[in-house]
Amino acid sequence: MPRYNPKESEPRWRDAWNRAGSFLTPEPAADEARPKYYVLEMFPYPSGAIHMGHVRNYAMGDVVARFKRAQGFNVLHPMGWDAFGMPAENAAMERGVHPKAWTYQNIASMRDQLKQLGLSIDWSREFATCDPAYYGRQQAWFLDLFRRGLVYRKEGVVNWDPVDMTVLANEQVIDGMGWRSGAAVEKRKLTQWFLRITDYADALIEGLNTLNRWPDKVRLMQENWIGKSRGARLIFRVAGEAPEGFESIEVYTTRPDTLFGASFVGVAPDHPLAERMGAGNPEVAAFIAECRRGGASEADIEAGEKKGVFTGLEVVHPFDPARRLPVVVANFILMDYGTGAIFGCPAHDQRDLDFARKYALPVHPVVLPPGGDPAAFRVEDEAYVGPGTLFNSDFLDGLAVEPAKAAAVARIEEMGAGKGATVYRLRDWGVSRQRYWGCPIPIVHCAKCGPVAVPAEQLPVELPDDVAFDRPGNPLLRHPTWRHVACPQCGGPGERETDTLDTFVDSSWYFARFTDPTAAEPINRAVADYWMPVDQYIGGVEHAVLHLLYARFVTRALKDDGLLSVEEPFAGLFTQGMVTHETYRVSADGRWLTPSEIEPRDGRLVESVTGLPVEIGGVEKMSKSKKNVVAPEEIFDSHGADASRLFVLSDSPPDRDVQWTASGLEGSWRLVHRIWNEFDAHPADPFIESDDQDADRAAELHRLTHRTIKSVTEAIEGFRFNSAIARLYEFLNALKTWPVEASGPAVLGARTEALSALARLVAPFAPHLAEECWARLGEEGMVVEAAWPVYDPELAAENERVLPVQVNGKRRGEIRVVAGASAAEVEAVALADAEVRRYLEGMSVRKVIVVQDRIVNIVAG
RNA sequence: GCCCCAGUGGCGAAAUGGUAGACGCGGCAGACUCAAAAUCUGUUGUCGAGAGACGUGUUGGUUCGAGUCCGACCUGGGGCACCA
Repeated sequence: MPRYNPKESEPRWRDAWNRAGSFLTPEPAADEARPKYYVLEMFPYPSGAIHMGHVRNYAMGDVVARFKRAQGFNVLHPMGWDAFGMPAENAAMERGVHPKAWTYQNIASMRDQLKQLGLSIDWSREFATCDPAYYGRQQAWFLDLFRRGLVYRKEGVVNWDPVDMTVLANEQVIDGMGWRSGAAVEKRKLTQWFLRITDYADALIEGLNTLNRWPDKVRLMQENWIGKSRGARLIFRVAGEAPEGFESIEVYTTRPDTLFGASFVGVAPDHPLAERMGAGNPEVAAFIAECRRGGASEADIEAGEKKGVFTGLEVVHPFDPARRLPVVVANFILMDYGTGAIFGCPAHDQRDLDFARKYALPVHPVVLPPGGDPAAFRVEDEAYVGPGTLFNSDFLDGLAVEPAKAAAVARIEEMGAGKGATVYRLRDWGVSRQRYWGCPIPIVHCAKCGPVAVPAEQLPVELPDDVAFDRPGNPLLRHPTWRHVACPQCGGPGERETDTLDTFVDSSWYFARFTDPTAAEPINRAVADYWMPVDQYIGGVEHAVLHLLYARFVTRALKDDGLLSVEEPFAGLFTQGMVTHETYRVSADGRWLTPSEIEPRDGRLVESVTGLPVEIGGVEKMSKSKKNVVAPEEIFDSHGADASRLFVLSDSPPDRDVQWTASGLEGSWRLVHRIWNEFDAHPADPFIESDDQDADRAAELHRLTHRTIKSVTEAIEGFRFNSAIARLYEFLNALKTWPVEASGPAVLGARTEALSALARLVAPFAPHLAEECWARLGEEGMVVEAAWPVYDPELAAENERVLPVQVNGKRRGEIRVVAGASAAEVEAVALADAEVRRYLEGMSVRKVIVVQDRIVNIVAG
């Protein structure tokens, strides 16, 4: 019996699919009866080589794509490259390779590797975001947004990554470090381009309610990130003589109910009032300078120390004109949240309390905890933030917190001292990057006209090729000619914007471009209307806030721009887990070793070269630094793409991390061969001579086949690929009950049916193998063209049931009944069962609970 | 600190409130082999010779019945974090 040889078989079938054009997307109009299905995996960054995480991601998407295609859907399953970004420039600086050459070379080799996986991708739609044809269209819609006021420029304090020498968005700063470089981020004042994502804050929250095929976790993370809070803006009038333009201070609060507990008003160090007061007060100026020193504030935040300085100003309490509150500048107040100013209520806010204790400000409790004694209640080291009843609060006395908030806001509005307000944590999206390898921002700066949009006929604004990377920083700024152009408006001397767009802009609309990647306009609306939204999007959870929020925003902005019809880009989202692996270090010196550098020797692990003992470390995400990576190419070479795909899908649920193990891969390798052997053993002509007339046994296999079709289909639909593969194993194990050698025509016929179904059930997971099996069975055409097997619900249901019988909740026996037997029948059988009667001896039956086709429980005592 | 999620054999894991541990890995025993590898067969939660008992992080509850639902706690993971 020849062994199945993936090395020979896999390229042959990929070639056959290619020649047949199996994965070209059908034209929508050609077959409108077929429902559309758009399946997309997050496109890769062309780093140079695919890793196991890609294998898992694209294997999952391919299961869905092949499954839906077999079910008769019109499937769009494209692939492209998220190709702009820092690593290309790093390569240029380190190795003198041009970013463009580096990127396109990487794309070429990764494309080859991905193709080895046998993905059902329509490669004719491929593009890279660094293609001028793509980023030129991006510039076009960017300018549409610019004209509509969704793009603006402002000077602001930005996150500056000193290693990458560029600005980062808030979403890209993780624990104070740049998301890519890992360097401590500094504060800098720069003029930047922003996208008005905050205009869509409410819509982006509301939209989450419609995304019922998204993980709750991701929706929650986005909701928290947008951070909607309801409260009030409130004006405090400055008492006595006020500096010009600062007659009042507007604060934002979510606790207007605690206003009677106020003991100070504070502003952020960046607040205009702080700067104004600093002008005439060296102490204030020194404090502001200290806060500005940026880096230092990191340590302060860790320590949580609340510091501030008194400005000497006082404000009038809006509800009690006789009361005066000091105005302070404090380090814990953020300029870009709310109004950059607060009123401090130490009794009911921990930060305010810490501050008040340090500067000996009064603490007035105004919310009494349930059951508290108003005379005895004190706030010591901990602010009281729980529910309760207002006291010491004039017209609010006796109200609970929520009604008190409403009453306070009503009074404030009545007085004209402010109004109810909603504030978001979300900030506008800073998209300027001081980099070369990105989409140029299509703006010309003119001394006379200001920033002017590049006219449509001059797009794309292409990156110049002749740039030098001998120094850090942005080469566009140093290019001798590129940025010097005439102002499109007045013809006078102008200068191109040298910042490029954040690469997250590139990835926030590529899914729409895939629907017609060669359209003259950015998006061919008629075609996009057919395909959008993406029905199933698959990628890592690390993009829960970044990419997925930006893409939702851009989709809405483009809809309002008339380029798209949908509000949400991704109807279904699946976040897959990572691929992990054991780590290995030399015990003596702690050096990390790759799996290929170690071997077992005398019952322990040693480094192959030196023979030094090796310790097995933690199971962690595959990474170069821990050396625990397994190269997909090597696995394709040794075990084939099908076994690799089966393994990354079979060993853990798709949303959880999967641990790569050599033995697990061997298991999938065995599965491949077991499946093939089953087909190989099946006679080409099933009508062999035999006296076997066992129609009952054939019928049994027939039913098992239908049960398997049902369970595999449901598992794929539910994204339980590990369970789907387990059902395939069960089916194979069960097939041993019907061996070819002992089968007559009836059973062989049932076997043919079983194998025909099996080939199709295997196809989404191990497509090359499935083709080989399909051909071996003598079926027509290829599996890719075959319809998904359909099960007969009646056959899929068991006709006989084995029901466990419990006595007082403990399993005491089992009975066999026909499926659907009535409670009375089942009860009679159960009570007649000898085993059960033994347990009932000396007891009287009080109650019998029968759950149809499930269980019997006899309550006795 | 706040918000989420998860704790099940030696390991990865299954289980619409209804036989806990499907399926895989590993282990053990056997077949084939001069031998090994590969392959195949059987077996494998714990205790117990057996009958049986006990078992899903801990603990309390709801229920005829709880891995699953509810309360408290413990542990691990993730997100957010001077957000007023």
